Amino acid sequence: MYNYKLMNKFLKEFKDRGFFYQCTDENELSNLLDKKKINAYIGFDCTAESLHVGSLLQIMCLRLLQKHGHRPIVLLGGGTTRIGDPSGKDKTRKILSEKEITKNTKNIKKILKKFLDNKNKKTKPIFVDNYTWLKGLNYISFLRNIGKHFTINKMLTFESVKTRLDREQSLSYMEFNYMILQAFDFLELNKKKNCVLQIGGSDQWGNIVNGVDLIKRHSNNISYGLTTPLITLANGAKMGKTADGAIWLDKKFLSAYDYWQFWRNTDDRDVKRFLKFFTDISVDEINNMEERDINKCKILLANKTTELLHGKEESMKSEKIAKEIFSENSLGSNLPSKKLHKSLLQNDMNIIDLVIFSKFEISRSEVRRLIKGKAIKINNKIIEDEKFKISENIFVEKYIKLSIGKKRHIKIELI
RNA sequence: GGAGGGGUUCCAGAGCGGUCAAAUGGGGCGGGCUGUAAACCCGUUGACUUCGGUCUUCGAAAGUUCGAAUCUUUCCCCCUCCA
Repeated sequence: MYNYKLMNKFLKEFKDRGFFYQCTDENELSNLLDKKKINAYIGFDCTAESLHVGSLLQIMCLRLLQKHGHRPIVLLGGGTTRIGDPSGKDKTRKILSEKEITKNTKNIKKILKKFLDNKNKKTKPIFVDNYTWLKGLNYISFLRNIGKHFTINKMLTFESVKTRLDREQSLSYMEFNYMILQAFDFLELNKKKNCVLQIGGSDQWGNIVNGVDLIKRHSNNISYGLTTPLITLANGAKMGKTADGAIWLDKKFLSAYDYWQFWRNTDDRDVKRFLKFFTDISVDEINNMEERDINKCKILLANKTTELLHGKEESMKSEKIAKEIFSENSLGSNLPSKKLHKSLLQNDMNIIDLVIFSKFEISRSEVRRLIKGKAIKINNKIIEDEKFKISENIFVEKYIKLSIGKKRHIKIELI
């Protein structure tokens, strides 16, 4: 590698922030980026209705491109999702219906838009859905023009294919074609949108290299691939997967407050790394942060990440709620609330019923256990009797705060 | 094609006629300590319960038995080795 200091600014920040894993030709890419502003793409799978934090690093890459004056192309995999990427999977995924995919594609686009700058004309993102060009492919001409550039010999050596075959797990011909289609996507974007760089997670390396090769063979153009590392937590777990479910980037699935809390609870050892990954704070500033301010750093991380996704207002509100709950121990006026109709009290509602009422995905046995473990509180008072009756006089100004453990609280409003 | 091993509660994995709602570990949840962290300690982890119990679970179905996760039969699915 030539002098690190002379490296292209985008690439340098990409590295400094820890985004870098592999590149097809680092030096040449650096030179190219110095000479001109480019179009680069990242593809997103549309297998779920929302993205989760697992995709966040990719999203931050798009933002970084914009910051350095390059134009991101967001490829929504409406077409390829119909096939299913075998990378990193040991089983064929269930095939989604057309309707689901269309819905997913729309929603994911909406989420991505929140993160990207739409105002600057020069870096305004281009959204494309590969279904638009994949759906009309003519099989014979595709085989003649594209298929001839791929050898089965080589395809069989790809990690995604190899693992399947090694384990004698079936890999359908449909899935086998996934990599060709992704390569074709890159070729298509190279031709139509002048896209010369594809970024993706490290598990996409094989697919990306295929695209670079195809472009070279088919059009004799040079293009580049760049991958990001797989992020693991300090405790070894994969990022964004909790037993409770994924950390979704959609209010519908995860509230702004819960999203904020997710970041607030980051492991000490991950804080600086995550600040670099998931905020726009400069690397120097992050490196200079004091260890003893770790909690301030976590709040900063939570604020900045929540702001990027849900906006400043939601982020501030989340911080306020957290303060009420954890510092002031107040009745939490900003907590999410649920309305309880007076008539329900008439039927001898007890504490178990109330917990079920406010959080329906819990069983009565579970509530009983929680009561035994001193985990249920009303207005900060532990309820130890599972037959505790809910009567109107425990409501303060028509409100009570119901707490399950130290972290889950809800406001119940009597109407 | 031949030989063998296995499918158990969220996961891994024990149990191999009654004492099994099922060891142990991981994870989760709750409590303690603390900093809403980590580590550590304790409790808990099928559902319902008038706290006496009751009901449903060990790949699927049928059967043997007073009684089955455990035995038999059929079926489905995985894995390993040899060709």
